[in-house]
Amino acid sequence: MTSRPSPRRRHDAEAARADILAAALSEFADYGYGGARIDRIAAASGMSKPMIYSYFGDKDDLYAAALREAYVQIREGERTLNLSNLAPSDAIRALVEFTLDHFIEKPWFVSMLNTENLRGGSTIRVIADLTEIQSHLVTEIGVILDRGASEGAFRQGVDPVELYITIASLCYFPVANRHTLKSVFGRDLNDAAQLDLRRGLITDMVLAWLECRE
Amino acid sequence: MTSRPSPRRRHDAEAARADILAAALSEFADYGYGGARIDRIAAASGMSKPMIYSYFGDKDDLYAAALREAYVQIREGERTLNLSNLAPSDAIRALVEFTLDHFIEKPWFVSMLNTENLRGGSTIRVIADLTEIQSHLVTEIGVILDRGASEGAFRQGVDPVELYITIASLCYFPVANRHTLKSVFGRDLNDAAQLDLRRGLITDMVLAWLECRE
Amino acid sequence: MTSRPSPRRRHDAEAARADILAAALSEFADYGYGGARIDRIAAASGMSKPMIYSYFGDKDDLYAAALREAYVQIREGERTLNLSNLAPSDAIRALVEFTLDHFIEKPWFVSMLNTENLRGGSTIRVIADLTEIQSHLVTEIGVILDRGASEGAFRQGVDPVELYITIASLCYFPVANRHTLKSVFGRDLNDAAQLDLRRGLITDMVLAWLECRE
Amino acid sequence: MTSRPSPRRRHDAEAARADILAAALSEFADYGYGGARIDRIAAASGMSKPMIYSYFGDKDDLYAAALREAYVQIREGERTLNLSNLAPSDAIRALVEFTLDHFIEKPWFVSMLNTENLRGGSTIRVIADLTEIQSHLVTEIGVILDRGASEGAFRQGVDPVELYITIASLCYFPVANRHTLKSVFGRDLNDAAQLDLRRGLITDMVLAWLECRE
DNA sequence: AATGAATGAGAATTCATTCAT
DNA sequence: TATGAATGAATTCTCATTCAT
Repeated sequence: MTSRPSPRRRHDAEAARADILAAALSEFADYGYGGARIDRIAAASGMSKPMIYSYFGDKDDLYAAALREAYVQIREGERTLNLSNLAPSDAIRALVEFTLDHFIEKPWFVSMLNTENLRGGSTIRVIADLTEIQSHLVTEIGVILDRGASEGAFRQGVDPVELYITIASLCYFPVANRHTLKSVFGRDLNDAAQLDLRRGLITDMVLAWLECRE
Repeated sequence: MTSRPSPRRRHDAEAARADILAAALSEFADYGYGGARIDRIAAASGMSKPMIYSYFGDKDDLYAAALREAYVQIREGERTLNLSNLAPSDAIRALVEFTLDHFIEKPWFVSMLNTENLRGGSTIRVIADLTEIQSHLVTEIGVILDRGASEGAFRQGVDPVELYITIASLCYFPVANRHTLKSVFGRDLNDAAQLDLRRGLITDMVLAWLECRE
Repeated sequence: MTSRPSPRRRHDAEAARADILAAALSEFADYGYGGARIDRIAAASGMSKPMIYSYFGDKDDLYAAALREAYVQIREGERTLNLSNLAPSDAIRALVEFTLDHFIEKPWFVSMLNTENLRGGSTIRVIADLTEIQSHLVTEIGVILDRGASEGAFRQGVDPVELYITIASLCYFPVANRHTLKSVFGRDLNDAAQLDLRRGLITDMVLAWLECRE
Repeated sequence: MTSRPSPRRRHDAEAARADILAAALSEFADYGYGGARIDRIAAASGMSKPMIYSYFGDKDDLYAAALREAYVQIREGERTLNLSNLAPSDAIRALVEFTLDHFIEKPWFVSMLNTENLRGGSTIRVIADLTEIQSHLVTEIGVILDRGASEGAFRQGVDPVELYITIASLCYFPVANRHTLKSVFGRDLNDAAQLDLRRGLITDMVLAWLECRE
């Protein structure tokens, strides 16, 4: 009997971890923590359940890894924007558009925030290095605001964190609540026209707020 | 030992329903759908599990009732604002402040939105009378916008639904994500000063956007 | 406030018992002992559950009463046949036809036998007076057999109980198993032609067996 | 203390299925569908409840498998009779005796028929391949009848299905109703003499009916 | 006497987690 | 290392039965 090549060999450990993580992210995002099933993660990632436990620990640990991954992805995306190379208002526009688009295209980020806050943030408090992941973003926004202020485009004294929270607020709600908004108000972000409208509205609003003080 | 009042007759049917609903709202908000436990709802409401089933049907039905209740509460709050009696910008200010405060003080509303959207909105689609519950609010905002426009305070052509979504966006995010925001950016809406800051920021931003077009 | 006449007054105790018994018979026959629901019996009989308990005792007692009622009904039917007035072979024919028709028209008898035997006969052992209910039937069949034998129509020495069991066997199976017979062999006693066929077959067979010994 | 053999590996999958099926057949036969307990099936088969669910699905599915198994067993028994090798009347005699003995020795077949018909035959309608399981039997009986007719032993034109229903009728009733028969008429098939009597009676009756038409 | 309201004791079913190989 | 097989510990939901009025 010839030993058939183990299908697991296809993966080195790193790839296996990545597959599991992707499946877990999607599962937790789709079903929430309580609704997520290890079985489905195993099936989706092509790994056996014991492998998942051996790579990540228990369900909580896997969830923590997935949450961290969601943050890593969005911060990586923000980094590739190279905001520092743009004119201040273009940078802001780019950040707004990236944020909205990322929320829409990678819906697991929004869902994971949803889930984690439902759980009272008990997990994120424990992911030690997250603040570090963020700091680059805050710094970069700070630089843009300073530059904008010194060029006279923006008003003085805007806090980068407050600005980011504001942008995130405007982008997050229509995505996070797209199902209820559709049912209750009939608005649907899947409709391209409505999405464009909202994108424009948000950008205008943020820029107006940054500038609008003569 | 005083004979404790019989747990059965303590409730008339209406009060029993209300107690169960309150407990369910809190439970679903705290744990999400999957994490909610009928046992805990029974304990918190002082009813036995079978009574809950007899009053509301199964877990899904109870969840639907709780979700509906969350909407009813916020719409009732909005109604008592009597926005129509206020000057347009005061009305907007009042609506913003009410919205933010309601989100903070009745955190189950935000959590229920969270939960329902995690579930893909399958329940809200089925709550037949919700649109009706909303329509009053939209109408009232429309009246204010019209009045503001005709008085020259606001610009023309603002869609009441878009305005409401914008306000809700700005109020929702910092509350819904208060745990992650605290961990990631160190911002904490429980801190009264930060709350005031945000309340001011949101009001300014909304009014600026309504007015700011010379 | 005028006291409306209690709807229960409609029933004197005897009628109430009868209503409950009829509903119980139908329920146990339709669902078996384990599947029967006191709730449904209450609804079908128009009585409250506590009334049922007060009239009959617990589920077991009610079941025993229903089982007894099923036997009483069939024995009453047999009595009204007045077999003694008929010629022997006519009497047998009448008994066969009555038995088959009763099984078909009062399906609860067959179902109750089914159910009771599934339960190991634990209840019928306890219904004290049943043998008495039967004895009339056996005696009457004995008389017919004797008369038939002395007239030369039947052979000697047929045991009335064995004859009754034989007739019941032939009538019972196609009714008791009508659902499986339909699925497995495509035979359906609801079809009048097939019913007539079987009725004729059974009568022929029984009479042939009683006579056929030259 | 000797290390007991691990309960898990005791079974290979095939044996585990068989053990569960045997336990389920016995449980459903003894208690009916509603009275059957998964707990008891688990205990009797030496498997844990979750294993049962994993092998068979839910209670309905397990019941369907048990019902099917009951049919498979009796048809297998009939096949090993090799009726085709026997003289026509010997073949009929063998079929009658096998049927009665099978009903007595494998009481779950009768009970399962009982149960399934109580349930309205909803399950058997769904067991797709059952008709196929039967067809061999009907064909074989048809061959015997034809042979018997051409040899002059039997009369012409007997429908094999009707014959089988007749035989089954005569064998089924005394077994299916053994508890009520014992209580009501004092007849007990466990008594060997009474069993022999009945066996003889049934065989005589069937053969008389097949032949008796000069 | 009559019943709406209440529940204890279970039933089926699920799922994170761990063996045994 | 890798996994098919196994299960303890819940969890939802039900139902015969009994109060309290």
